[in-house]
Amino acid sequence: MEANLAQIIRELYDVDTDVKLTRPDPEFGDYATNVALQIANKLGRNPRDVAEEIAAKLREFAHLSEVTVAGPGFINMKLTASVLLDNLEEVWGPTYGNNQDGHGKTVVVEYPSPNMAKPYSVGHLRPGNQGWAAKQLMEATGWKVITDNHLGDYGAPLGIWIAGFLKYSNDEALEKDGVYELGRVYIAMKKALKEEKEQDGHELADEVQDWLLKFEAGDGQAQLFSKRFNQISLDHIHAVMSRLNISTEYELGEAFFAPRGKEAVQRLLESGVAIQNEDNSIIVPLDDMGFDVPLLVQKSNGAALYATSDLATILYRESEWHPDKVIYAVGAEQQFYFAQLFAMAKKLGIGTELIHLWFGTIDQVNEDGSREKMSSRKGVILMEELLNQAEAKAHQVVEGRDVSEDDVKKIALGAVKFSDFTSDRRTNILFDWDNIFALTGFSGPYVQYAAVRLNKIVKEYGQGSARVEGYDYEAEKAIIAKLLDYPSVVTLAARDLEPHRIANYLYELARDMNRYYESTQIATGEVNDDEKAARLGILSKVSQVFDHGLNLLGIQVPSQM
RNA sequence: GCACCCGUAGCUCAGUGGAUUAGAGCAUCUGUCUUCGGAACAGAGGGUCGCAAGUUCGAAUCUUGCCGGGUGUACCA
Repeated sequence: MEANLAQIIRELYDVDTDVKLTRPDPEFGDYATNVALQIANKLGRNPRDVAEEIAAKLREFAHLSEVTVAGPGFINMKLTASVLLDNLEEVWGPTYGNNQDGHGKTVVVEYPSPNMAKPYSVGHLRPGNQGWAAKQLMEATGWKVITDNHLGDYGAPLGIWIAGFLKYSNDEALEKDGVYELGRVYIAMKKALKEEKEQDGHELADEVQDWLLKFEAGDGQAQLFSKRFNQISLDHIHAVMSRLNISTEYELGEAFFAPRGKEAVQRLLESGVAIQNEDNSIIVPLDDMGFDVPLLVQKSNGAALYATSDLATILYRESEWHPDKVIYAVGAEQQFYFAQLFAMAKKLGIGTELIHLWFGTIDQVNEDGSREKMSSRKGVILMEELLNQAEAKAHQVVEGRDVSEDDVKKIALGAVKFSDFTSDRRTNILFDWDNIFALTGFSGPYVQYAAVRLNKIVKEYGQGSARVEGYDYEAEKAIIAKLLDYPSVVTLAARDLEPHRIANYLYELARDMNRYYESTQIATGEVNDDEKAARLGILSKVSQVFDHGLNLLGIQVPSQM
């Protein structure tokens, strides 16, 4: 249609325009365009007249049932529902929604990369949700995707754990509370270290440092502690990721890349990108890239930093995987750091597109009503606690119905995940129990419920027919039009890594479905065979899109709810 | 100080490659009265889109300035 319009304009006025169709309010039409307004100025003509001329030409197209000009010069077009369905049938298939934009290209997606020192908290909800959605969107658009969980399993936390454990804890407590005990020890020790520093002491800090040195020297006891603590933490992370229904192909953490950091720094020095200060620290000056602060890649005591292993990570991925793109699902707080990191990579001649898939903070409301980022200081909510509560809520709602434990988990997870996708990833979200567990309105369970209802009907009465001759599909028009929109929604969501577009779309589709369902009998009552076959056919398509879209968000459709 | 993000209904948020009457959910009020599943549907009230100027035939959307908030700003992870 867009091409046709462009052609008409070329013939009428001899100008090339990029025509865009929009979806106006249904009372105006099914599609609309404001090209007349855009070109009228150029032509020095009245936009309304131009619109009328274009509309006259458009009326020659048989499949447009109505073409009108409105307002200052909008062209509104109406199509019959069966023409819309023909259009849909042309592009329909078992993988409807997917495309091959990324064919032949490889992308590395890094998520959720939790810090291993503390238990998995809601602070890691977004890296998992957004990272997973990014992975799904890239796959849906034809990319080869490699996923990597960049674990924070190296460095100071180990020293803090060991020293803290000996000071504040014991085997019994660790046995009993596992990662939660480790988290307590870590936080207590961090606090003690901070207090010590404020009083210019260094006894505890030395202890931590000693343990790190012992570990690096291969000391048996330190190795044993490391192995034990890491295992507890890793088991916990895997358990939570499994509950969240997310996973990664690789798990190459800090510990894996740390030894390669030295080489990376060497390369920086040799290429002249980095310089060594008199105090032995090594920095990458970035003033030529617009940064007033250089990136520190080696401390004055010779120790490595994040930037060091992150650079080693980039180099490793380049040589092993040759990606065209790397996506880091990490919070907005690290925007400045990633900008520096990417600038350094660029100076080193790395041409791969590096993307920081950032997202806003998770906030809490203070007593005075102001909002602030959730922090361990003010008390974070643990992920397992969140999931437990979500499941309890779901249980409560399905009480008395025959719903499996598996389905309850899907509903709980649907609510939690979908709430993250209701707003743009860049928006700081307010952590609110009512919101995150929402089961009605613009929520995951609302969409899941619509899908479940429809699936049951299809299961009971059949899949219907793709196209029933003689049926006008007018009752299904809004749904057909909505289905036609889906591929472009996926394309945009993937292009900008904006999964909330998918959530918005699914909600609207579910709402259209519920309205339709309310007003139209599908398979019972006074419905003839043609109507039944036609309607069930549409339902099957909607069902497929619900599955596809929710799957992009990492949400499953329960069999019962 | 500087950088990035944000400011839209009582609350939480969409809408920002300019465009026909700014939309949802929650909350409030009213109706459907439960038929293929009501976690639903229909409706009402509620907004000078932070403020001011500019660009434009047209600005929540683009530009500039200001006000307010959040996050970050090399030896932390």
